[in-house]
Amino acid sequence: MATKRRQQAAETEAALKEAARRVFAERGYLNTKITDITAAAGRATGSFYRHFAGKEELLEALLRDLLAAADDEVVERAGHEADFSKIEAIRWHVEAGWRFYKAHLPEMVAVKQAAMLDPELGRRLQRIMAADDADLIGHLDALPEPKPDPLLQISAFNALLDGFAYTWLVVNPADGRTISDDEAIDLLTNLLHHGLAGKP
Amino acid sequence: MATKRRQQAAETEAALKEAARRVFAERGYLNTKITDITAAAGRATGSFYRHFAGKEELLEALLRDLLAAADDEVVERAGHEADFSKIEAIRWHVEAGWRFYKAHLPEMVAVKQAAMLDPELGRRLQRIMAADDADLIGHLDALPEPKPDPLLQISAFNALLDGFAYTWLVVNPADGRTISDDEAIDLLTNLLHHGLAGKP
DNA sequence: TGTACATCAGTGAACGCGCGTTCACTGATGTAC
DNA sequence: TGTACATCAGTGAACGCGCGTTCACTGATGTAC
Repeated sequence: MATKRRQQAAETEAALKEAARRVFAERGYLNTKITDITAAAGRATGSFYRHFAGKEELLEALLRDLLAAADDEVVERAGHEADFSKIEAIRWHVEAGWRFYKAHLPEMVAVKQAAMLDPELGRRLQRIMAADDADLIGHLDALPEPKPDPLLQISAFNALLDGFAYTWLVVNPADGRTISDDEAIDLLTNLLHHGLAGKP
Repeated sequence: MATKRRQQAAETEAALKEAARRVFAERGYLNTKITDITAAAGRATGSFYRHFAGKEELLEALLRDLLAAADDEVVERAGHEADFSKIEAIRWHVEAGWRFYKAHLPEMVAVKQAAMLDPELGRRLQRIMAADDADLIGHLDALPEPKPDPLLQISAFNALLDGFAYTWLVVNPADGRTISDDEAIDLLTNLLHHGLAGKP
């Protein structure tokens, strides 16, 4: 059994990933050089390529880890109503989204940046992450008539959550301006609750 | 009078700007090389640096042009109500924002990308563009109690408009999925009208 | 108006820096007998 | 268990590509007299 070698390799790979998250959070994905990651992980430059073909592949690995972790949290997911005419259902999703974004900032920012530079990669990444869009769509059935295209509603939901989170968790904090989780969740919940249910 | 020389220089500068807009729209700001711009403008590489110190400065020049053009359109701006409890006022702003975004896609995308890579530049650019945030804030006075922080409301407004426009004018069209202006404006107007005015 | 010189926009080959990627080497771990 | 050989993770200097930036040069435009 070649166990010790494998273990060492696994440790290095984990160290590289963890270092990458830190460095991505500090200076963003696009501004991060391979050597920044290896240096932060305390390894030599060449070591990187034994584990990843490049920065993109590392990002995809990080996303797979992230989704695996998210699946573990799915246990508690059952506890929400599937009806977006009820404010509790909205709040549940807003809160879940907000906390997810906050807990995985490095990945979220990295994905956003990577998608900008390479639309093809962006589509691939989005496909990985968009598992719960289907869930969301189902929640719209109970909304009053007339119902707009659910796809549009969902993309508005996502655009708002995504943009607002990016503004208040990345951009503004760098400028010293912050917001409490409750403030953010309340505002978004309220906006979406009335906005989605309101008749034209 | 050194008029012919100046005129030629002005023409080249204009050609470079116009070429930059085209190329930015095609492959994005970050993916654009200096030589892409000069080639598209039909000039030699070195010509670029007679007019701009670099890509960033060109972008700032484009933004100044854009704002000058926007100021010209301000004439008709008088024709809207300053009260966000009225749906017409919301619609006016949504429509203005949507059409602006659409008319100036290259600049909008470029700003988004540039801001991601260089937060400092991002803040500078945002300061240039955020002239009408003050206008928006004034519109919130008439909303029913309790009023959340207007700054938060505005940033939600902007996040939604910005994110939705980016999704449906840049990302999805590349994938063949489009949306009509009316659909977009209706959806956003309705969402914001009820969302902003709705009591918790 | 004409001539000689100065200026300046434009040119594109050459330079050089930054950084991703490679590769010969080391030493520890694993395997064969 | 011991020895000789094989494998493989890790190392970091060196390589080389891409691209931003420079610069000596050209020819047209402007100025002086």
